[in-house]
Formats: sequence, structure tokens, C-alpha cells
Amino acid sequence: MTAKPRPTYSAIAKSAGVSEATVSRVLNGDSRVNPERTAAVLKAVDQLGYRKNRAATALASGRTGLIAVVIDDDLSIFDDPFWGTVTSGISRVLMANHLQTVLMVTAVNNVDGPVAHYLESREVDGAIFFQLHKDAMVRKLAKAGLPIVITGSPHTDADLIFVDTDNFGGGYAATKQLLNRGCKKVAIITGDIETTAGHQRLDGYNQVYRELGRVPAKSLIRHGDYSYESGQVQMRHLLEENPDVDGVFACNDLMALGAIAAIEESGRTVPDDVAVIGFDDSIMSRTSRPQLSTVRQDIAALGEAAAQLMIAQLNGEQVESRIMPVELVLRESA
Amino acid sequence: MTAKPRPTYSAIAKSAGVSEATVSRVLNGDSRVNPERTAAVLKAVDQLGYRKNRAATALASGRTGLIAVVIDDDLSIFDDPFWGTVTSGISRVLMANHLQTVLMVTAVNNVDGPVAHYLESREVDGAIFFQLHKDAMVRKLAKAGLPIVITGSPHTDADLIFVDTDNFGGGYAATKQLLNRGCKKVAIITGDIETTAGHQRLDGYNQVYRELGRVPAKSLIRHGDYSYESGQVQMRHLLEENPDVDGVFACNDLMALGAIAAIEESGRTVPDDVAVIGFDDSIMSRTSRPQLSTVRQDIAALGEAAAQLMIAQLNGEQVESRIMPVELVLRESA
DNA sequence: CTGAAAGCGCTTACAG
DNA sequence: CTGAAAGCGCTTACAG
Repeated sequence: MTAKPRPTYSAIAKSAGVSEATVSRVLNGDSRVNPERTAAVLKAVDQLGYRKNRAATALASGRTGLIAVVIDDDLSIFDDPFWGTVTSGISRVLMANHLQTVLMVTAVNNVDGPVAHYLESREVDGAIFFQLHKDAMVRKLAKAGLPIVITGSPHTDADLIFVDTDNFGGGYAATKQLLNRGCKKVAIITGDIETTAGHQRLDGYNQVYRELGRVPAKSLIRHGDYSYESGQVQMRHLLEENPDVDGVFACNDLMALGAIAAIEESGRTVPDDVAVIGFDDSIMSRTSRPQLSTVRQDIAALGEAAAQLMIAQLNGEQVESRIMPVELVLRESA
Repeated sequence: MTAKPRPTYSAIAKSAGVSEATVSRVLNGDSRVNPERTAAVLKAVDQLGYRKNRAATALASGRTGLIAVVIDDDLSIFDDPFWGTVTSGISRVLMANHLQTVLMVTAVNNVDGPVAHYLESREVDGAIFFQLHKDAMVRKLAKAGLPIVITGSPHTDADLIFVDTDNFGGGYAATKQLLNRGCKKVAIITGDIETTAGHQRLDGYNQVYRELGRVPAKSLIRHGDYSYESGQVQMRHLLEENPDVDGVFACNDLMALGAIAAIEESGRTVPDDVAVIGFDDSIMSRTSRPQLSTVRQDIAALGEAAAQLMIAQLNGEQVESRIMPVELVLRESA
């Protein structure tokens, strides 16, 4: 319980025979310090087991060494492993750069709420946001000069920095694959198209038709909400209105599984009667029967990229948003 | 980009006509301050839009307002929504108590690694650990006086504070249910029994047999590793060695699904020939066919409890470990 | 390249 | 109940 008196600059300065200012310079990588003195300081640091006091550094320098990861309450991280994976990718990269990850699970809609205040107070050096429905708060913070990265494309093309999966490319590849394997009538069950991801996947689907000089019938486009149930319900509608539908791109794996259930309950088989492709390459895509063909995104890499863009910003570098590639994974359902 | 000069104690003190010490007392809830002065300070705080500088507070008080959540690298949070859910429960409660959550995804085995140093350096006020295989580091930190809570039972019964699901009770209830529904020969596919959770679920299974004055045949106890594949493989072994097995408690939902696959590929049906119960009540338990009967644990509540125990410790209260109740959810598989 | 000194914005004995 | 003052452990112009 009795804490050993932790060494401070004063102890190191004494031990190394230099001033505290020099200790500070060495520890902050100031290259102008005389090599011998640098060595002496480093040796003292090592011998004394010195460790910087982050609070003192923060107070004096104005930098906290903390990056917030803000997750909207609505996002049900509760059932979705997606966010956890992104976050661990972020954390890994941040830690390697001596930054800590502050997790905030909260309502992000309030431009004037506690989170906004916290971030404005500069209690963190930057903030990484997860896909948001409303980006008013983020834009305000960005305008105030807080380094920001968004995971997922923002709605407005403000000059916000973001990283995202190639949703358009994924939707395109999935749809194309269905046509390539011989499907004549390919439908889509979209996710929440209020989100950019949902919208972009649909755009990819439409693009395939466009390149063929065709336009998909309205009845082939059904809107789900990423839930299993919505996949099942929308598939039933599809089969009713288009008994000859023979290919479906469901915008996530969960809906794809719901769709498969609906297809099988109608007496049809997958993929022979109707081929199905999902999106995410979640565990379920491997455990389901038939195994699901799907669009794989490297989620951890998405988080790592977000962290890297943050670090680049902190270093004052000019940064650009990044779109991460996807990969079509073919299993049994298509 | 030009930051407006943020107000400090000096501005509030001036505006309220009191000393900075009094401002500090009011803001820290010191009840001895004269009510009128308190009101004056609060008014000034409000008018000036004052917000405390956490770094300064930390430096002066020694308290950082930060709680670390340490997640072992091995735990594949990558595919498991469990940890994300626990973490969001923790974060919610911590935020409500003006504490921030610092996420550390890292290797926890090293008693002398960077994480240990970070935590020892008191850059956080406390640490919440997730289920660990080796608790040497945690014990060391606890001995050094760092407030600690563990999510999941520790291996040694050191006096570490922890919160855990009632794994024993869950295993007991699942096994009991299988017998109650008429199963004569109930097997178990365990999870990693190097973990306490895995071990306790098995203990619950054994206890049911014990109360019946019976001992399960060795061949009825198969060890999986929580993966779908292990559930499938172990179930095949079970069916081979015990063709008349008619009930299986799989220690998580994923293995239960693997087991169902093996049962069906053998030409048997679930639950008529073999009833199956899983553990977790994950999404998959609802999306699978047949829908899975399982043991539900309130994962977010687990995180909330962990945070509450941490806060109690910070308040100097005497705290005791908590075991959270589980609930048997019966669907189609048993 | 280096040091003395002021300062970052709070908290907390110490007196009264 | 309140204030003056010292101090928390760093960083950073300013001189030299």
C-alpha cells in the first residue's frame, strides 16, 4: 500500500548531472541534445525505473495522449461483433504509438450533450467516431480543430476524414457473381439505407444492371433492416411477387440467413433454385447450412486504418480518407 | 482554430467573489461551504461554461478519472460479441459516474510488460480485467493497491474481487432440463476447461448426476474448445461411442450448433432423437433451425456490475464479488 | 546545445 | 467556513 516514491525529473536530472529541461528534451526526442548527456539521461531513466507522469505532461503540454472512440448507443454493439473488432484494431495501433483509447458508448445525436462537451474540452487529443446517422456534432468538433476520423462514410461530403469498407464494390461484386453463375433475375434485400453503407451496397447492385443496359424491376428491390427477421420477411415478399427470382444479394449475412429460411420454407432449395450472397463473412456464414457465400471485409484492418489516419493527423500530416478493399468469398449458397 | 480562452478557477473565483480554494471545494462537493457562496460559484460556472481540466485535476489530486478495461489478446474478441457487450455495460456505468473507460487490448501474461507498467504508474485509478488464464500480473497489481475487478472467476481463490455469470447454475439447469424432458443418457461437450467458466459448467453437469446418485460415463464427457467445429467433431465421437445418447449440453451455442449438424448428418433429428441445449443465448440461437434452447446470461449486466464494484472500491467501500443469475431459455432443440 | 524560471490548472494541508 | 500559499511533475519560450 505504501507507494515507493516515484522518481521525477528532479531525480533523473540529479543522477545524470543535467538540468530538468535537458531531461525533458531527451525524453521528447529533441535531437539537439549532446549525445553524451542524452546517454546519461537514458541511463538514469533506466536505473531509476522512471516513468513519465501522464497527467503532468498533459497539463504542461496540452496533449493528453488519449484518443476517444465514440460509439453511438443505437448501434447495437450488443449483438454485433463488428464494432468490437474495429475497436480492437484501433486500440492495437494506438497503443503501439503510445496513445490510449478512451471508449465512449453514448448517444451521439446531441450537439450540446456531455460527450460533445467532453471532447470540446480537449480531454482527448482526437476522436474516432463510428458510423453515424447525424454528423452535426462531428462537424462542429472538426471545425473547432479537433482531429477526427470517422469509421464509415459520412453522409455529407464535408471534408471529414473517414475510413470505410468498399461497400459499393462489394455490392457490385456480389451482384455480378450472381449473374455470372447464371441467375436471370437477381434481387436485393438492402440494409438500412439511411446509412451510407446500406446505400452504397445498393448502388453497387444497380451499377451491375446499368452496365448491362438494364434496370432492375422495382419489385426486386426490398428494404430490410439488417435483422434476420427482415431478411426472412422481405424474401417472402420477393418470392410472392417474383416467383422466378433466382438470385438474391442480401446486404448482410444475417438477412441472407433469413432469406434462405424463407426460400426453403417455400419448398425451393439454395443455391439451385435461388442463389444467395450475404455480406460480412461473419461466423454464421460458416456455420449455416448451406454455408453462405458472402462479401468479406477486413474489419480489424478498418480499425487499424482509422487509427493510422488519426496518428497522421496528430503529426500534422496531410491525410486522405481511405476505402478498404473487400473480397468475395464463395461457399455453398452461390 | 483559435481556441477561445477557456475559463479557469481564477475566472470563476473572480466572478463569484470567492477564493479559488472555495471554487475547488464547491466543485468537489465539500458540504461545509456556505450555501450562498456555493450558489454564486455554481452560477459563475454555468455562466462561463466552465469545465474542469482533467489533467490539472489529475496532477494535483493523484486521481486520473480513468479506469482501464484490459482485454487479453488471446480472447478472440474478434468473433465474439461477448466482450463488446460487457465493455459497453462497463462504459455506460462508468460514464454515469464521471469516469472514463480506457481500453487496452493486449497480452496480459507479462508481469513486467508495458501494460503492467502503465497500470503500476497509476495512470488509471483502477483496472477491470477480462477473464484471464494467468492472474500473476493482476495479483501483483492488486497487492500494490490498485483497485481491481475481474470479469470472470479467477483461478486461485485469492481475495480478488470479481463478477461472474453463474456458470455452475447454468450447467446444472441445462442438464437438469434434459433429464426432466425424459432424456436417459445426457452427455456434455465442454468448453475450454482451462477456464473457470468451462470448468464450472462441467461441475454443474456433474452435480445433477451426483444428486441422482449416478456417475456419468467417461465417454459422455467430451472436451471441445467453444468452436463450431469442435462441437461437431465431439458430437460425432459421442454418437459413435454412445449411439443411444439422447441429450447433450453443449457449453456454448456455437458448439451446440456444431453438435446439431453432427446429429442430423447421422440421420437423427433434434430434439426427438437427441435434445440439445447450448449456453449464451447468442443471436445464432434464434436464427438456427431448429432454434436452440440455451442458457441465457445477461452480459451487459455483468459489465455494469463490474463497473459498480469498481466505483464502490474507489469510494473506499468494502465490496464483495458477485455471481449473476442465468436463465434457461427453451426453444425448439430441447 | 543548455539552464533558470515561469507556467500549465487544479488540490490540499495549514491557519484562522 | 474560508483564504493564501505551496505543490503536483512536467514543458517551453527566453537567454545565452
